[in-house]
Amino acid sequence: MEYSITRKERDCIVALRENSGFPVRLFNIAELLDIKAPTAFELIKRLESKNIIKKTNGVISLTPYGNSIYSEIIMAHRTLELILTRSGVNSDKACQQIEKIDYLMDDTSVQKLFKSLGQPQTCPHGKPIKLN
Amino acid sequence: MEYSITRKERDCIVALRENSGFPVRLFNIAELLDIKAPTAFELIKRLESKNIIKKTNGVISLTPYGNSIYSEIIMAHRTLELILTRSGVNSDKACQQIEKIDYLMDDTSVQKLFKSLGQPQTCPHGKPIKLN
DNA sequence: CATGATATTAGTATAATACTAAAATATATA
DNA sequence: TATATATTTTAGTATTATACTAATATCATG
Repeated sequence: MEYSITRKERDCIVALRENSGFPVRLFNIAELLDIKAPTAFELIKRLESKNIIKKTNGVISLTPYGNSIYSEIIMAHRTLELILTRSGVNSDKACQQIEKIDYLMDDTSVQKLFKSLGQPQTCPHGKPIKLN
Repeated sequence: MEYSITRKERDCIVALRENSGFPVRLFNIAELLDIKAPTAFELIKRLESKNIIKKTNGVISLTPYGNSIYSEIIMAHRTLELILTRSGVNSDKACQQIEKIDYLMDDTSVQKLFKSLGQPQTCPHGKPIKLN
């Protein structure tokens, strides 16, 4: 898929998808990411120009491209998380650690990693690893 | 050890240590990192102010603190590299992939990872994993 | 001491992050 | 509908990391 995003962009993508239970607006993102509205505005503008999110009547959502990026991030996240927790790293710690790097991983490598783990169905929290 | 560095700082630390066969000066770093002298100058200034490197008559070297950071980076690098290559990722690819994240890893997690791999003596390239 | 090598300063630029204050726009309610 | 409230956007500023060119300074050596 070949994407290149920043840490805050990653957090925004994840927040959007993990709060899809309600219509997410700019001020929600500001709250969720703990930043002020103008900062959120900038971030959103950047993600829009990259075609990762779109705004419809002020409601922000991931584009198909954005969703595919989310899937890769979360696949990387859970795969790595599993490796760390299996090694004895506490799961909160693992999560904290992994969110610093999950969006930097190459998908091909993650896929191989995933296969070598025996294609587990769930991560340590019980959430499905494979999405889409 | 708790360090926080940037990607270019990481590259500089690694380059310094991996070219310790000769006295490394500013212009060597510029060459090694493929940046112009003034950019190298800035980078070096920053690393000096963080107490990671020191300059003695124009010759740049890692401080003890810098060396300890290098050890953690390389420990993380080789451990992760081993995990990737064992999963079937080509070793050049693995290296490329891992240098994007090795300096972001928490040492405690890396230690656990390392132990769970059976404390291997060498990485895929045959270099020792444990330093110091 | 002059020349060439090396380092430094000055000035500029960009991207990502972040803020405050103010203005504009939308929405809701009296 | 008018006003109040909520939300978004603009304008202006700041910081950190990265990077450059051009110019100047410093150092070492022949």
